[in-house]
Amino acid sequence: MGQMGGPDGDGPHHQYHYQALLAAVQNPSQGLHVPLHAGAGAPAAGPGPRPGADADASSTHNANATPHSQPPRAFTDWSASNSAFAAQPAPATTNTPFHYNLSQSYALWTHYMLNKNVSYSTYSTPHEPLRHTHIPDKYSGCAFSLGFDSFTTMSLGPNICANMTPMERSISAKEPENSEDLPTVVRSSDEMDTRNSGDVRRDTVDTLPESKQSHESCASVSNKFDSGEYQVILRKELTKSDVANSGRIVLPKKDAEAGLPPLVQGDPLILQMDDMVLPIIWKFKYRFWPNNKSRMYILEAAGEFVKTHGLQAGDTLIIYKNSVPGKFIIRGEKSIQQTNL
DNA sequence: ACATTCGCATGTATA
DNA sequence: GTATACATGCGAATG
Repeated sequence: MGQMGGPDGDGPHHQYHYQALLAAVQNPSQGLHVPLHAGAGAPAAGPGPRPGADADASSTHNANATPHSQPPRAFTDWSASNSAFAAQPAPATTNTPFHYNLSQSYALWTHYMLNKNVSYSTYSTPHEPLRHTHIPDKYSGCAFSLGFDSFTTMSLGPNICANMTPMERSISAKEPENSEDLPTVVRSSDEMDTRNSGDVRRDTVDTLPESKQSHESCASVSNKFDSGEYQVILRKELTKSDVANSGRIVLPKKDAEAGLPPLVQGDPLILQMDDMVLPIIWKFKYRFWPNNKSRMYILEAAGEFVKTHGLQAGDTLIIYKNSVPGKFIIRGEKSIQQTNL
């Protein structure tokens, strides 16, 4: 149930989006010039995703992403924030602690991300277990599958958090020190009947007065932001097979075991990860295969992520974890060669 | 019948 | 030489 010019099916759209974002990253001073507080339902003022326009036209898109039905938002800021990341050399491996000093634009992005996270930090009781051995793409990360559409619409409204003060505190991204935080993970065997729960949650949220929603969201944002630390838990230079059409990305065993939730063979986890750049919540299936005496850790249903970001062999996949709410954030980093094109 | 997905096997690089 | 991690290919299963 894609609702934006999403990562599936309308290649030109998301290619364009990506290129626009990329351009903003390379020229943050020009940016995309999308007003941060554009009015609800206003047409997109730039080449960003067109949630409103695509909400109807591409309802069948976006097999494993969760784009948001929402007014245009400040991709300029996100792109610039991405630039802030890119401007600093990342460590070659996750074994090297590092910290990012982020610009205000990143703070704006984080406001968004954390605000968004408020909505789905709690789950309703599953109505019925979803078979995990094979999750059809139509359920993988669909916006409606977890009812995110309603939440994100709520939390991303242009008036939401209008009273937020600019974030000046720098946010650090560092190596994990422990893995005790429970990220947004749905053990697939416990996953709810997403079609039903979506309706339930939409009702729950939509009945809240907007002002109250805004207030609560802002409060949560403030609290989360005060302790916002982003840990790089995994970096992977993508290979040809990773970016092939298999939709699978082999994860480094050490990082996967250290930073991602523990797995039991035959019991994959559904990992939900916010896209660092795009307004998408990706939903991956995380599992491992026995391999000789070892294991191979796999991130499945990653094809759309790869496509959306135009990732190629040599690019880097980075997974962050917000240590406080335990949320995952995923980013595809283009290699320098490509970003300088 | 075909395309896609899944699970595993095998080859290669590295420690 | 051995063990491990990972890249990739392939056949079976599935839709």
